[in-house]
Amino acid sequence: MTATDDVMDALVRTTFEVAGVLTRIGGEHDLSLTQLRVLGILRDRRARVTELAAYLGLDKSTMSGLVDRAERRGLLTRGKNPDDGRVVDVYTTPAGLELAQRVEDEARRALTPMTGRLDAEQLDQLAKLLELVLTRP
Amino acid sequence: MTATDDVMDALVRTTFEVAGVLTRIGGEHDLSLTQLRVLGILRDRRARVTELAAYLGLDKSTMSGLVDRAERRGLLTRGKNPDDGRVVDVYTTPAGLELAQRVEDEARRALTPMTGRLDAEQLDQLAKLLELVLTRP
DNA sequence: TCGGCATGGTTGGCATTGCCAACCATGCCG
DNA sequence: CGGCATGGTTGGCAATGCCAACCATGCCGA
Repeated sequence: MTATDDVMDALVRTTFEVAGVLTRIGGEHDLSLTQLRVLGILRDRRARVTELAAYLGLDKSTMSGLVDRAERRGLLTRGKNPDDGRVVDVYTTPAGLELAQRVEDEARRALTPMTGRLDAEQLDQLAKLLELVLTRP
Repeated sequence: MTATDDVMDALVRTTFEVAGVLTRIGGEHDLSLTQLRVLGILRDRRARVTELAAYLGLDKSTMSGLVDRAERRGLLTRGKNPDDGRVVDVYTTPAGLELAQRVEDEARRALTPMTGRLDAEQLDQLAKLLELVLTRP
């Protein structure tokens, strides 16, 4: 078992742990992990359907359905793009934004036990190391 | 933005990144993330249906269905527990074990780009920090 | 000993997620 | 203007996941 293997195991276990927390918190607001991500992306900016699908690695038809249901729930809105008539822009409603904010707050609180046992220096270290891990080649 | 917030953001992004890789690798073998986890658990030991469900945070009926399909595919087998007639033990078949091993190998290879830019000391550091994160209170 | 409760699984019904193929509308360009 | 490319939607399908209802087994206590 190499050091790399150890890290990968820890990464995978952490992944399931964090995903579990997010799934639980999302579920309490009837949001799947994917809906959570969509809402998170649209918190800052609007995006077109295909863009969202590509970003999450999903088929565009899947994203169309996700937007459908979120729109029916009043969380998102579809809008025509003035520059290109084929494009459908998606953006959050105030209700969607508010829900995204609340879920994010709860998620941070729910994740606190995981980071809680790290001191300031360890937090910095971990953030830096994860940034390295996330850096695309 | 506090140091804790930074770490949480990095953790969440890492989670989606790793989950994406695992989903892709699993998908290449027609395995969902959940099936992957079940197979992973049963790599070492056998387990009862409810135990698996509890471990993954799923309803027992969901697990029953998962086992159904995996059994139909020849990856798992159900067995009666000699000590308790109500219990159904689940364990892998040789084919399931072999598939689990192959997927694990591929997953390690696919995750290499993420850990690749860390030197030996950083790998150790990251492993230790993630272990801290994973430690249950 | 037996009647009731608890535990472990399965089943059926439902909504969601996700894929693919087919399709429509718009835009681009020779 | 006639194709081709691009962006979305639709319909059909399988898998995931929940809940409620159910069956079988085990465990007691009266």
